[in-house]
Amino acid sequence: IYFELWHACVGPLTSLPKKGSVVVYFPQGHIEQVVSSSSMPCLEMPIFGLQPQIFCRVVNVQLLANKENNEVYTQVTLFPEPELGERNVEDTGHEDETGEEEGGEVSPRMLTPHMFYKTLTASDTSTHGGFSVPCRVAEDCFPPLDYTQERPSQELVAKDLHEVEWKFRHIYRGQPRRHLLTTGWSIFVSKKNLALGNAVPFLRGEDGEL
Amino acid sequence: IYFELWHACVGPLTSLPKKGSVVVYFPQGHIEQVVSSSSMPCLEMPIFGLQPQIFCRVVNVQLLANKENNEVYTQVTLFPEPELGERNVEDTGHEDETGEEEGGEVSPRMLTPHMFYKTLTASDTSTHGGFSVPCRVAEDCFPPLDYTQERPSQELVAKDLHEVEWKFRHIYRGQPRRHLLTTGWSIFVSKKNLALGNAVPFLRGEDGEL
DNA sequence: TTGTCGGCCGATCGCCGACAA
DNA sequence: TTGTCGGCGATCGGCCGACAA
Repeated sequence: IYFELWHACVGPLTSLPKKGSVVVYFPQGHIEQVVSSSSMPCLEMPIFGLQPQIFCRVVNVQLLANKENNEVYTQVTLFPEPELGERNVEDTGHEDETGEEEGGEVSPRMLTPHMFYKTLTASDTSTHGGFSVPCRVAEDCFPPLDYTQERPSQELVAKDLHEVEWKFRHIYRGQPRRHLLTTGWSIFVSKKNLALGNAVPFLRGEDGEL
Repeated sequence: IYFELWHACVGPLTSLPKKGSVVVYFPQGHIEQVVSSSSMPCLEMPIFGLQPQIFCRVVNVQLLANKENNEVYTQVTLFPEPELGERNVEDTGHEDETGEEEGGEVSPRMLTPHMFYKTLTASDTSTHGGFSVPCRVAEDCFPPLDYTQERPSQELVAKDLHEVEWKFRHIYRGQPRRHLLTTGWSIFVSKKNLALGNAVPFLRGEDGEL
């Protein structure tokens, strides 16, 4: 489920090169980023005598997340194979896949059938109440409730990108009836620094894991 | 007052080279730090064909503080003057002063007469109450209270390293009498993420600024 | 001198339907 | 279907002196 959750967090527009595929690596763009984010004042940017474009084999792709601010990112390990540069390929940008091989790109869309986003409302992020669960989320992602009861409820346990568990009370109540997350939601909002307009993905694995 | 406050935050063991003094710069140690903190995986560390030791003139020394986590640090600007390397000097480590010149080192001790630390107790950091002010802090750093009153109090305004103002209610009450910071203290604790055991410096400038 | 506690009061949290968009 | 609101208890924050270390 981690793979799908990672893609849910980066959003549907991001695609990644597959392990084993061939990409073009642009060292100058990479060095520019490192120098600008580094505290080291480099008046002249080092080039190391490198080619502006380097054909590489993707040795490894790791999907990672910042422990502190939950930013998602990738670590792509490349191995240079200059002999691949003989063929003419499309210029697709820094660390992007060349499209040279069939199936070189990973499409997360079709792998996430039980995933929905909700953009948080003022009521969702306020301390005054809980979270209004869109019915598609409740029906497709949450375990079914016992609707014979007056106000059916259950405890949900969900894992975030760091495998940390969060508990929520899921209840179906009100007039008209609606799904809500109550106890546990507000501490989740504050710990994750969620604000009005943020999008939160909900995702169920094949084994029912949230 | 900023200079003294910065030194109060780094602690009494830190000393800095003076602007205009001569230091020995060790590029390899610096590069090691930059590479290890950078996200760029460098299998071989670049040396740039530099000497292992470079004699430099200190062009500028800036005392800075991280806006987010309040970590204090220094930006030292060096200008290489290799001809100074002819003389034999003591090896004092990365970016450290050589001791070559009289007065090349800045000693903050004698410049901070009205400064005291307090290590925070459980009561200080708890939400249950305020902050117990050591009497030396109240007498040496705070403006005097009107002790003819039953429970004398005043509002204190103090500035942190970012020139941000914090307001505290300072009161002298209880049996036996003691100085306390009440209103304003708990939000300071939470915003600064203060915890049991952290040390907080209090400092009064010559003009009475806190 | 000062760290911790019980007492106490007010502010906020947080759960609940009632509406209405 | 679901966003916001008024209502109301329960919990917590935060000021006070009493004690004792």
